[in-house]
Amino acid sequence: MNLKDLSEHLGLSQATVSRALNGYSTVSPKTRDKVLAAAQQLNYRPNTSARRLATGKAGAFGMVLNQTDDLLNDPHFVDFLAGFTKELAAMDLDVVLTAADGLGTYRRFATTGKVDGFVISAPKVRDDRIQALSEMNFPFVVHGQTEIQTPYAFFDIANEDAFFDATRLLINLGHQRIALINGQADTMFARQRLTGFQRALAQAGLNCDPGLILHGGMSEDEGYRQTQHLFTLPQPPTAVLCSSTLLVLGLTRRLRDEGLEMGRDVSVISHDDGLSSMKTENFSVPLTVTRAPIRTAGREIAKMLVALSEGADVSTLQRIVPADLIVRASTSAVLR
Amino acid sequence: MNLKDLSEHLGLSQATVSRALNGYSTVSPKTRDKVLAAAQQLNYRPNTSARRLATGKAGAFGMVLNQTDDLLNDPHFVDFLAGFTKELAAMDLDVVLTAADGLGTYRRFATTGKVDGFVISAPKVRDDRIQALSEMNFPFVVHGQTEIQTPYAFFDIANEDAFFDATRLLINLGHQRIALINGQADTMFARQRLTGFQRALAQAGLNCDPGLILHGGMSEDEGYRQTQHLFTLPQPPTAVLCSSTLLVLGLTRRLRDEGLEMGRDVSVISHDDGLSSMKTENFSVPLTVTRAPIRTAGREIAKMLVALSEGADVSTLQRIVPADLIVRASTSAVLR
DNA sequence: TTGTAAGCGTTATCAT
DNA sequence: ATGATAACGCTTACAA
Repeated sequence: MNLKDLSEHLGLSQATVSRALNGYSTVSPKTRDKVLAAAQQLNYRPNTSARRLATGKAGAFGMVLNQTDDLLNDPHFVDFLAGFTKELAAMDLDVVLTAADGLGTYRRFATTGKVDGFVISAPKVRDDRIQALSEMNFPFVVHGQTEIQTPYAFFDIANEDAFFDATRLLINLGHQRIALINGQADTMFARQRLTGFQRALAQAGLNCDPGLILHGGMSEDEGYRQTQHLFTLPQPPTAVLCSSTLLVLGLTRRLRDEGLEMGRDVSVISHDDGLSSMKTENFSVPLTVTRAPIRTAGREIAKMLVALSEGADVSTLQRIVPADLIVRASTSAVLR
Repeated sequence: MNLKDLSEHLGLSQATVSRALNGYSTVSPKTRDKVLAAAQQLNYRPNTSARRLATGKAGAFGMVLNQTDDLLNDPHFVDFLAGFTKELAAMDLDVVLTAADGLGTYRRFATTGKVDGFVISAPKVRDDRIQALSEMNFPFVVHGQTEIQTPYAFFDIANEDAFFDATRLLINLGHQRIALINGQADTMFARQRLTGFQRALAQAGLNCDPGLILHGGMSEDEGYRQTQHLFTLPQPPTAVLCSSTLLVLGLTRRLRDEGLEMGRDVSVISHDDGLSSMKTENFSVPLTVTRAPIRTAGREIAKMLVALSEGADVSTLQRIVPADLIVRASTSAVLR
């Protein structure tokens, strides 16, 4: 059942039927109702490829999963995707996923018209995808920011402020040796958080021990290893800042092996993306966190992408939202 | 730059250029090289929608994320997707994602030609998606199985055997009160695992206490709650079987609160999907598991879907792979 | 308000 | 081995 069949069945032209179906005002209410009813009854669905070919729009947004970074290994991704996909599905738009390791895939997807835009996840400090897409003049919105100066659409959380505030809280509790277990050093969010951390130390006149700053992957394992390392130092920290609740899982395990109690012997603050499978308020020692739900990011970025593909100006599509600092039991005054 | 431009540039017909590009044998080597070179140099890419319209194939496979089940909340999903997407990307096929809550989305996607097939995840015991898609005669492969009798393509792990073996191991270690913390009761894998569990108990002549069989979501929280419940029973279990390592996370936390040591006071076995963000061999007490990497499932299902859409017979596309029982430190002889 | 007809960019069928 | 030309199913000027 295609448009031709339907229009013949109705004794109308394809044009009229098409207009009726797409809600054009120039079609009489009477025939529109007739068309809609027939379409419904005969279970007519317009062919997607044909429509795309005619309109020049893909009706889909892309996400390319980089094999080399750990986006694909990251449970956070599921939560992002949940927000992103739901929002687009509500507008009858799809998300298309592919795996790749270079810029080629972006180019191919853009030039073959498979998608109307991309979301760029986990950007590096200087991310070549942004340069490439900008040059191609292809719509994209970045989840995060970079140090690149060309204007682009982005949605980011105030990472620097969040970690500034968190560090300041620890300092106010009397902590002087604070460790930071951060993400990979070349990712922008890790850079931002480090900056916030250092700014707070500097402001308090505290010296920043480079040995207490750790970069790496954000997994349970890694959290365990990093914590083990920190507490074999001659002067271990009295507080730890984590970039991920996944790291906290491993940290918790290691602290227990060390016989240390979180929230008493060691204060801990983590960033919390609000993962649905890991609720920090229910941890045995409820966790003090900087919180910003990643699902929201997915939703907002979907909206921005739609706006962008409809011609909105990039300068109106740059958002930074704050993270909440939620104080719970894992932070306390330093023991003396 | 489209086919017309390219063919004019070359002084050839569109037909010849198209044939050359698609590797048809009927085109002379000389012109084929010329065409390929020009395409490369002028950076020509065929338009996806046009190609799809002409061929009638979508070049993509779909996955619809059900809002009501917890697929979208499940970190396992990321690992599945990693295998699935990578395998398809290697064949230049895409995966398109959408969110929905009913059968309507499947129907719409199938009839509008957005995808060439679906993967059905987390099937229920009697899953209406399978009925619907079968009736539509639309390609799909199920990740798991159901009790539905109509033939369909599926990839599953030997859940029943795995939990039979695991239970048998515990029984051989002298355990008589064994608890099962399972997934939702209406999912097929939970049903299969329960059957394996009960079969092993029956075979050993042990009575099966219904109070030790728990169904629910598979999260850290839930694991904590369920474990708490089990150890407030008048006669708590001496061993616990878990359907997910996520549950074990919460179980571990609760056992610690109870002052019980895993692998000594309580034996634990879990199914392990081989999540990249959670390595059971590195747990503080390395975990005894039934192991079957979910990533492999993603890869295999991708291949099956391609075969299916190319006309392979459903009866040749039904695979059940075993899970390994890997014994580590979390299981030991029962204390007396 | 409706119809005619020209695209959209491919692939596929038939000739040559 | 190559070229015309007709699909593919829809949207959208342009006419009426």
